[in-house]
Amino acid sequence: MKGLIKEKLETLLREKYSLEGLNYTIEEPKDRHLGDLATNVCFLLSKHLKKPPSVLAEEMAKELSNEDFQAEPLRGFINFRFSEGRIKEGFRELLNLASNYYFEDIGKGKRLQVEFVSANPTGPLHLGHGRGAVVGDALYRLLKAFGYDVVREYYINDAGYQVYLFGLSILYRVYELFGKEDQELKEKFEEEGYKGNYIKELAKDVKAFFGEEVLGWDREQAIEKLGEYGVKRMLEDIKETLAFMGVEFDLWVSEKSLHQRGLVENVIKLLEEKGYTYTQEGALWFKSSNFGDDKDRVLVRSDGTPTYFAGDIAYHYYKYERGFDGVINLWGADHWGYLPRLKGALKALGIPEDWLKVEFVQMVKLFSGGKEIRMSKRTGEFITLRELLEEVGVDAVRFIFLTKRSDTPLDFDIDLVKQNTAENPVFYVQYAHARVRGVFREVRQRFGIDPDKESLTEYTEHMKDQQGLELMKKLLFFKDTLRDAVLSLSPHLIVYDLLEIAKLFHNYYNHHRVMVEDKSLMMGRLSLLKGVEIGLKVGLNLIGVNAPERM
RNA sequence: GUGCCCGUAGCUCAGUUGGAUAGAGCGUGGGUCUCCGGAACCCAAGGUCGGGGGUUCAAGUCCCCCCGGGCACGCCA
Repeated sequence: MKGLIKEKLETLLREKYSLEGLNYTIEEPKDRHLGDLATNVCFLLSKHLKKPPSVLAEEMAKELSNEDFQAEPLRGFINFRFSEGRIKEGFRELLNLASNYYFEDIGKGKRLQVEFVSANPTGPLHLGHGRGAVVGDALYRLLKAFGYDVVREYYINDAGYQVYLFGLSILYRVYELFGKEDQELKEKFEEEGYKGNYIKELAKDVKAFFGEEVLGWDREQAIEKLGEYGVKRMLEDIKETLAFMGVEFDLWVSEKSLHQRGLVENVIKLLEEKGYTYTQEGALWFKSSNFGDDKDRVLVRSDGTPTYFAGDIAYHYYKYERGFDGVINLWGADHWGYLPRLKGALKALGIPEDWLKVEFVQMVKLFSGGKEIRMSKRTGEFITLRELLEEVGVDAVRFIFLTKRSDTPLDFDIDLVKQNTAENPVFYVQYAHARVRGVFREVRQRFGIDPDKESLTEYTEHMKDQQGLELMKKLLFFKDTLRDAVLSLSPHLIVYDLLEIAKLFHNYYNHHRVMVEDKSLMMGRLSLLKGVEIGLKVGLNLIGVNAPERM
């Protein structure tokens, strides 16, 4: 709908004022009584033409109005109001195309990769990962719907010191179970080990599976073995939890495998050849400070092992080689300081600046009994994502994680969501969908009809209610919102429109009976409801929440 | 200490290429039902947009300072 006005406005600007590329806005006015859409173009124009905005608005509005919309000047703004005819024409298009009405080919087959979650396989997923999973999945669905060719990827950090510590922690708990003392191990564990209860669970399984055999292993060998075992187990757990919440990945890339395939070595060699490295104190450094980072970073430690950073450069270089047109990474906000060095490395390798986009997902703070529940892998107690999902339901968790921009922290009061499940906004939207479906069920039962889109389109004209027209408009505008959501990679915008559509619908429903004597009017109202159904379903599908037939 | 992010109604949050009288949900108070799903609807109260200065025709939005909260500053990942 915005496009309609923009087109007309551009033509006028070009022909009458010979101006192009002006950075004006077309958006819904704060006060809905003023019109459906409004533009501030006259304020910007007045600088160029040295005429007051109000005068410009007057003269432009006269030329803009047509059969599709009325343009009215007011204090320098131009307000637009769509004609009933135009709204209904748009609405018939919506009914005809169904969900396809909302999707357009913005991506044109561009190949994108979205990397998200990528939680370390040394512990279960926590809420922050869940938020990343929900946002990443919604982003994937959104991009895919708009014509991008998208691959979802999970990078498994199954290498390095953390895996060693993980194995060590398991071994410590296993020894504990057998009553075996190892002072050195104990000290190391207390200093750096993972203290979570899940380690104890793993240790029990190890005891049951390997038995006394473990005690016979050399300590270092045991740590390595148990680290591997633990990673495998945690990965299974992570996959299961993600599957439980309906999040899938196309590819799981193991950091370890990058090392084994020599990709890390290759990329280090590449940087060396370009002269962006040097050796100091036995370690190999990358000159990241030449590329916008505040200091240089180690690629290969003095003991000869490559760092996580080196592996990550290789991973991204490998992504680039695979031919992606762009890559979107979702990172926890605690990785903010890591971005300059990775960007720097990619720049050094000649990869275009805007190829990698990083979206930050801020942490989720969990509250219970008015107190924050701390989540830490190192210090022990925390609520896992799985527990939360089982407690409040997948749909509610997904919805709530998307009610806020992902790059700002989110407070999640578990008591509130648990107690007031029925008050949760997700049910409000789902209820609207179920209600619409209920009406169609009832119509079939009472009148034995199941109207197809041809007859509904035909009767759209008979829907005369003012509130219904507002609802139609909102459903058409939803298309503009989805477009904005894709272009700004902001899936949370969808949620707010869903709530508004649901609200307008519930309002309409409470004031207008559908099954009335006048069969034309009934069909007209059913056509409106069909549009609501389509819009809600599209939105809910995009955020991965069920659109239930009944509740 | 340095850098970055955040501070909007009692609570959780929208509003971010600067636009009109700052919005929603929850909570609170009042009301709506002979009726297709009351998990609903309507109305109301509730705001120095952390504070101060500046830029602008126009600032929640941009700039500076201050206050408060968070995160990052490893040869961890």
